[in-house]
Amino acid sequence: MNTTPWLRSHTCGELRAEHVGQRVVLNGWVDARRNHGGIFFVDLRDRYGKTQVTLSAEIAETVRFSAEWVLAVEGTVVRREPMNVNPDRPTGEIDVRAEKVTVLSESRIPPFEVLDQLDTAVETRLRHRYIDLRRAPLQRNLLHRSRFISAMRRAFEAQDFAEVETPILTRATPEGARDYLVPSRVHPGEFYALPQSPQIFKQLLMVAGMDRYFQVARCFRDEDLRADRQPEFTQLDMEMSFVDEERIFAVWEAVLVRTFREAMGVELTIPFPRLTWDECMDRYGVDKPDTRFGLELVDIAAWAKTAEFPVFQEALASGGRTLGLVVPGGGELLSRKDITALEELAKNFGAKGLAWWKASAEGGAGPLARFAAGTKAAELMQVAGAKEGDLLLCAAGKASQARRVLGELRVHLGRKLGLVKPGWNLLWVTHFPMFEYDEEAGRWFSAHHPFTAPVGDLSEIPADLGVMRSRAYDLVMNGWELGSGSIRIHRQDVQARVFQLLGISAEEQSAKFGFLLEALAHGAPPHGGFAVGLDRIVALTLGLDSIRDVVAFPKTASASDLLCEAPSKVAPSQLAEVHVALAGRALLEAGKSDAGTAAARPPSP
RNA sequence: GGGGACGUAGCUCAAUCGGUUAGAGUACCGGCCUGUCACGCCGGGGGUUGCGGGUUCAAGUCCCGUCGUCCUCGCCA
Repeated sequence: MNTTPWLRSHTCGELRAEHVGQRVVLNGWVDARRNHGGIFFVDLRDRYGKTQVTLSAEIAETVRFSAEWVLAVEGTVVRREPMNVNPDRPTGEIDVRAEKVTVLSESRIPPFEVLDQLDTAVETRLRHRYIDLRRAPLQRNLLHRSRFISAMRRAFEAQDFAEVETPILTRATPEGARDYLVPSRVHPGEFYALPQSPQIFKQLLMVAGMDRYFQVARCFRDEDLRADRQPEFTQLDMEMSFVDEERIFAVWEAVLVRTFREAMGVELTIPFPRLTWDECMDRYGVDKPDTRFGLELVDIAAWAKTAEFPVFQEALASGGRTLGLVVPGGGELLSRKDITALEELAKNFGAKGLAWWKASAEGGAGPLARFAAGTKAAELMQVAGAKEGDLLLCAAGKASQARRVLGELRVHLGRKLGLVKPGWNLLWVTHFPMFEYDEEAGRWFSAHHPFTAPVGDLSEIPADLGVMRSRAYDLVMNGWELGSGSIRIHRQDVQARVFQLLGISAEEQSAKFGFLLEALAHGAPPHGGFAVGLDRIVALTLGLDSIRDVVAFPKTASASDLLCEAPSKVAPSQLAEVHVALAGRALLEAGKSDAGTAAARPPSP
């Protein structure tokens, strides 16, 4: 027996011709209304779809409702006349002829319309996110995300991985991103930090013999945001013992094949290509190449070393590189204005300028033309692999700089010229540099993190730490970094040596990482792991540029939550409880708002 | 932290060189209409031009500051 008479018998997405004649109850939101006097149409919407409800004039008189009100409609499924069928909707062959309409909930006039195509400002949409999320595209995004994560869980479980939760309140990390801090009430003057990732805990789980761990883990980093970065984000994190790189790649390839198949019906080809970091940088200029198109970088040093172009000569003399990018047919395809825009783009990425040449045996055109006269023209075309009419873009300078500029131009041109072929191009980038030099700090830092194992043993340390390679790897898809990981250091002596190379003293080591070093001294298995940015992979597989569209309640570029207005000021008593006092700008702001409250208060009698 | 764009009705936008009562579409409300499906037609209500200050006879428009949103460089082991 149905004791609640208005409860739905079907959803708004499931009624078909086969249901004709049945008495049904639908629950949902009022979408569009069309009043024709003698007959009244309402589209009733829920997560599953929209169904057209018809109200006779008599029934319509018994009830009043407006956009986004929540209704229960009791009625009969009727077949539409052939001429009235709406082929654009799954429910378009039927109507529900209402016999009784109950208002379950009223609604204010909505701040914006619930339309699939909407051009309302992000700010307004975030402020009323619960309305925005009613829209079919966002519901589709969240459902896709749910299916995606669910398939990944099944894939890990099928390979004996155990899901383990790790703390959200943890210890501040000395290196890496800025931490979000949480003051302790019980320990005056001390703070927890929110985890940037479960890195250390998952290594401890390996020492603990968990063998295969995974987790859908929330991570927090207090850094400036972008369309593809939120202050809190989700990783599919994993770690496993007694492995090398290939074992880990094999696990992830199996996981991703299954996930793409179950969540998207896409068959991925495995194994994914492997590319060392050095080869990747040589060919694409970036460590996350979009391999859906060619346009690879070329080295033009063979030409430049005898060309009388001072900029190139200097670059080569000081150990730098002279690199080029050949745009096939670019001499025709790209206007002078386009090239000016490319020059601007190059400057944006730190280039002093952009040398270019419209390739021609006759000498061509552009800033490089006067250095490519006579036999030097044919020579340059040969060295760069350019044909008559191609456009050659060149950058010279430090390897990192020249690569970056051309790498960014490559991606820009690939899109602009429509060279990007549709598809899911996944690849592993391996052998990252072990260390990076920070000019400002004047010291070496770990390129990945300080627990990453080096390639080879540490019996010989090169004079230039920059040439050392690590067992870190990234997974890249269509020009996005999906995730990263590494084989870890599992020997205490190796870990201590790496800390030493980083200039971290023995005292500092034990103060900051003592517990990890101690764990490594208690029988740590060789282990390694990987983590994928879930927000990114979900956004990417939906063809979206912004991860905001796959996060239910995202924050703005200034890390504000416009819906609940976080962060917010708290009462002085609450601050006192956690032993925190405001200082600097925060104190001034608080003073201003106090003064404001005092002024607004009525004068005391 | 730096650079750029934007902020006018609930929403999306317009408003000439600084000049009369700040307009349109849509949403909302009322009326008409029995087959629409973003229905149509007629009518109506709706404004602190983000906020504060300045210049001017006069500011949505010009200047300064500030707040917010978006993009971007730095940053994000």
